[in-house]
Amino acid sequence: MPQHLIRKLQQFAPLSEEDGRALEDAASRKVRIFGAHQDVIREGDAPEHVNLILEGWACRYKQLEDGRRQIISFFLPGDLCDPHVFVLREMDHAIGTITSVRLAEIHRDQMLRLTDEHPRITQALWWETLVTAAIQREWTVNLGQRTGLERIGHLLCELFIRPRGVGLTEGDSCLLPVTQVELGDATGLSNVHVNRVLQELRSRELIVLRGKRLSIPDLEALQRVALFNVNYLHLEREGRRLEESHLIPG
Amino acid sequence: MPQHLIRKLQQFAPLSEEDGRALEDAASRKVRIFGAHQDVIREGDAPEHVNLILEGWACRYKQLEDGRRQIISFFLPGDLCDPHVFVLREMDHAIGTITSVRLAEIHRDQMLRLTDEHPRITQALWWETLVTAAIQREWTVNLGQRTGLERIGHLLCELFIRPRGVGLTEGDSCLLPVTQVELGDATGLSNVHVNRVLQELRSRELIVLRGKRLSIPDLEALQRVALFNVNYLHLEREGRRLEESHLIPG
DNA sequence: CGTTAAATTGAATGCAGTCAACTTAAGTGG
DNA sequence: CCACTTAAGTTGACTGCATTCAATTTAACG
Repeated sequence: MPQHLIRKLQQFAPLSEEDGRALEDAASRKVRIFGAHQDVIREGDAPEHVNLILEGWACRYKQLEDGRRQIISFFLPGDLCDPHVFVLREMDHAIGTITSVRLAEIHRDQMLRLTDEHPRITQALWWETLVTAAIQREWTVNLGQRTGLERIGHLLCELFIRPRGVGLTEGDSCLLPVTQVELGDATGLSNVHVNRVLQELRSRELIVLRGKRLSIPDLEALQRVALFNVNYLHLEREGRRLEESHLIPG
Repeated sequence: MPQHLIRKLQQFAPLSEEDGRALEDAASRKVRIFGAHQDVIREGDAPEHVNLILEGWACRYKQLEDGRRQIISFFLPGDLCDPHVFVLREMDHAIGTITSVRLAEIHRDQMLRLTDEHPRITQALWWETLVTAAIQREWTVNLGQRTGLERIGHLLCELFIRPRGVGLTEGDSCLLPVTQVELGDATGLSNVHVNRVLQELRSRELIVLRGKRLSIPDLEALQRVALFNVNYLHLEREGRRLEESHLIPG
């Protein structure tokens, strides 16, 4: 079931078959399905388990008292929502679906067993956690420094390259099941302005966007326009170093 | 030496004397001093050790090719710069000082020993890591949704409450050794606008700011204006639950 | 085919940026 | 300790990117 997670973690370091089986087991105990635009967990709730996205898109978000809403990150298939959340007493943000979503609830004891018995998974989850933090930092830069055009361009680069790592793209195109309002909530722009920026990107032939499908005919060109530097995704098989090290027994 | 770190971790769960000694040992092997406005580590460098701020202020930042600079987070005394950063091959951001800084370099083996032999420290570092991530999320909201006035107000609340947790405030005031340019780099505002916002906050008697000292006569009022909800700092002694649980032997 | 959500367009407004000059504070060396 | 230098803070005028409001078109869906 959790092919996307396994595939993603293997970007960091190869997992053994046993590691894979352990992940499959953990991800098959409790599978739930949510419709589009539903809350998986709300701000203030106590986290009970780790959610693993198997299918569909979700997001973290926070809402201010007056209704303003910020999408803090997107969860794609293979993404884990905070392997260690239950260290905290309550959620400081909500997790909601974008599309309909199939996810696995992994119990805390299950997570502990996974990391206790599988050092390679532990390391890979650390990598996952650090990359998630790096993405959050990059979003900070995006919102703080980039113009509207750059912001949307940057987000589209990320939302193409991340799924590509788990085999969810076809050539230069991928699914983008996100409304313009949601793009605005993620980039701090109004939906009206998102629309205008998308038109500008289209007219410059940097993107093709019809329905829920995004194509990027010249990714490098879009990256240039968006000042996108892929280094923050740490995709360069960091694990090679790991294999040579003494940290993880072969 | 690392009283601030110990004090901070104890907000989460009480540490034993032995835990404290282990932290003191780890933090005294190699201590370095930096002047103000220097780089501790640059983007692209390989992380060699964990930095623990003993004294002074530092920050993470990222710079775009054209010079635009975003401060991603502030490091105060007691803050650890990514306990597991060496899982990654290279830094995706820089760490620079704000004031002159005294910091301890903790070697990776030292970190591993610390977490191997002290489960309570491990848990407390997890809490630290999760709170750091929560702060980064809140900054995302800050930059994406709040107005200039709210942004600065929110940041000032955070920069008062965080040091208060480690004993670095006196009554309603604390040090704020940050220029208006740096406040702008952190909030995505121009220095000119930061200046005007600060004047507005002063004229509403929400802050007193002279030199490097900040006073907040009515914290709740400032929190209201800034839409500041303290929950994301997770200060409510999460450890109580920990003590009752089976995860950590008493 | 009708209903609702999403996308698009135009016009008017405003928050924040830029540029440039000036003042004040801080730091340094004679 | 003061003169000099540089950094930090402040002010005004002008500009512009992005928002808001409102209307309209298009697409999605039962």
